[in-house]
Amino acid sequence: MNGPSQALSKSRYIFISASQCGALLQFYATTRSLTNTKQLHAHTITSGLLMSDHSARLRSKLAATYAFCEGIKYARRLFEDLPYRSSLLWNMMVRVYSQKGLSKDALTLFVEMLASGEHQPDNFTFPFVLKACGDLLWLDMGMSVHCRALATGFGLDTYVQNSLLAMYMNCGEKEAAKRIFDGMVKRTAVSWNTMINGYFRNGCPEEALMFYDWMIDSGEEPDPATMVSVLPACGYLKDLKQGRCIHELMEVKRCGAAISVRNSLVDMYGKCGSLDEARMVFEEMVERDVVSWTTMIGAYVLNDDARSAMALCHQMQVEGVSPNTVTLAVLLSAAASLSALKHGKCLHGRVIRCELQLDVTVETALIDMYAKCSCMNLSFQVFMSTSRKRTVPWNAIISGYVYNGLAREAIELFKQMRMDRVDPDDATLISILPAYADLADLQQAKNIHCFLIRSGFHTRVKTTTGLIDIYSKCGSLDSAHKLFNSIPKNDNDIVSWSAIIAGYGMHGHGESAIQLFDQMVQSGLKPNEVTFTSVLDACSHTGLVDEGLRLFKCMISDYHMKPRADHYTCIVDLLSRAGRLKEAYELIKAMPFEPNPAVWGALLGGCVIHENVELGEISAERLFELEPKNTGNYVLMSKIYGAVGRWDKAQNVRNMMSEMGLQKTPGFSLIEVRNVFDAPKLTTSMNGSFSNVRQKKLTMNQNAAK
DNA sequence: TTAGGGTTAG
Repeated sequence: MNGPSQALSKSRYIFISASQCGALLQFYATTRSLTNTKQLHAHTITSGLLMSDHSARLRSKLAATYAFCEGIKYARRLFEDLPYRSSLLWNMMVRVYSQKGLSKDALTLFVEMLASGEHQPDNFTFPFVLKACGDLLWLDMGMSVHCRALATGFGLDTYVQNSLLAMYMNCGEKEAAKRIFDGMVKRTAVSWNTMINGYFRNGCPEEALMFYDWMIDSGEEPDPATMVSVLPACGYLKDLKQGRCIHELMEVKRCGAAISVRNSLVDMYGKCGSLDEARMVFEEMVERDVVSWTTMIGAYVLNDDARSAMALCHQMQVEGVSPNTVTLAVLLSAAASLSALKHGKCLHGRVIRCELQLDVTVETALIDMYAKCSCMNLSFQVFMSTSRKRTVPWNAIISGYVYNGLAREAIELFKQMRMDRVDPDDATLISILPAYADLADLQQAKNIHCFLIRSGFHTRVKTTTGLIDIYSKCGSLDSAHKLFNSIPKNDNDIVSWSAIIAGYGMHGHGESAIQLFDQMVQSGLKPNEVTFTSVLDACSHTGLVDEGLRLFKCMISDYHMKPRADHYTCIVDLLSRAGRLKEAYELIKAMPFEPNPAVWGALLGGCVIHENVELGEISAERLFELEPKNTGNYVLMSKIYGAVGRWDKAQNVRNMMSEMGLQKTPGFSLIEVRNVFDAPKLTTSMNGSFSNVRQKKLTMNQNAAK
């Protein structure tokens, strides 16, 4: 950047007085013209104006103009040399630092202001200082500024109070913000918007919507910022009804014309799964920016319509809008969710051509895409090419290893991350804890538990829930339950309940699991699909047939849920083990969607225990179609034939296997099969394999719920 | 001179 002395040669101010100079500076300040300010500054030096009697006033004006024009470096230099600094100039300097994101500098200057004793901070100073505290998440500093504002009589100023709301919300202190809000004599739309947005960002979308309703009821006029604050909460909660109401009101109040508001609307409809409405709003937009396009593309990706996403991306470029890093990250996540490696590689090529490979968003999306396509070598290669100083790429690679079932590798990387002094965050722990659960190693579980306590993460509900899962899988139910009890009652969420219920279930304590389930319902929490999987699984592990069936019915009639494949698997398993094979088969036939191999496998398992050839054949036939290469199914069917003495049929199954080119498993002869898989062992091994599959699903569902 | 707001990745 050229300084004032460089600008000298271009000087066009021949004869100019100090007052003319002041007027010009005011003009440059309003037009934010840094170059002109530098030129005029140079002129004041050469013309001797800065040596005159008015020099202090002129230097002060120059400093203010520089501050306005974002020439903060020059402003600071002049500011420091001034013999007297007006309160306005102090405020202006603090403001510029705060607004430019130089929060530490803003606070340092604020402290200097206090130390100089020249002026006391006023109703203009506090908002800038509080913004800086909020941006830095410096709660202690924010609180002492708050105290000072109260002590100096500015605590009831609307601007100061609104800034306090924002500062506390930024620092995650919802209750403190609420206390101030409750005590406000005069609330403006900004106060309401800050609360709505603050609750949403602090993980309380329901409260955000509540505040919005309260705002409307109290007669406060919503503005565009209200809309962009409340719509994400509707999208997050998939509350299409509320979203539509807001859309309607927006049209009535005419506060939805801004492009940012239209973008939020598209996003809300997309998140609520209403692609038609999202597209309608998108199509009706008079003006679209890259965010509009990216949001609409993201809506298609979210709703599993990758084809439309790609088509729209093409159209976007035809219309001359270039994708940005976020657009590419969205497209990469589409490739990841489809496991479309070829497409993902094309996108990678494009990233390189656009020279966007150094952007952390894109890097992370690439790592994730390769991991979801099961290409851990490429995923790792991209990871190694990043600077590895930020947390996010570490999270992506760790979760990639966990996703591919490589728990040990994930844990090694997690240890390396800590050695490299990269700070893990909530997402790192949510990714890594299931890896410890997979290991089911009590010593390792204790190690990670210690780490969580040392690093302060043990107070988070999600982390504790992860630990409950780990201790459960290690067979240490006592520790799991103690952890569960350590969660404050108000913070107990559906996921932590599901985890402890699953813990009891997987160790055959069905009664305790049901008891916990009832307790949970009594505490006012509504069970979700995952909770039902846990409790139904517990029933099938303990053989609680009637209870299981009761809960299954309750899920459908009382909670109006549509059972998923894993719920059917639990019930089929439950009935089949109890010998109620016909009922199990009837249930499969009544399923509203195509039964998956797990469901048929549960029936076949029951047929093995109860030596039922007829239903065994039906389920095996379906399984041979669905998973022709799964040797286990052939083994089980031949086991049934063997048990009833149908050696010829058993031989046929063996021949089928050979025709399929499947390798004979060691000992796959009927005589040997009997030895290897004698009945009790068989049941155990089946329990193991089915419960593993279910457990994985449970973990995945819980992660999705998180 | 002052306060609040949108899209993405784990």
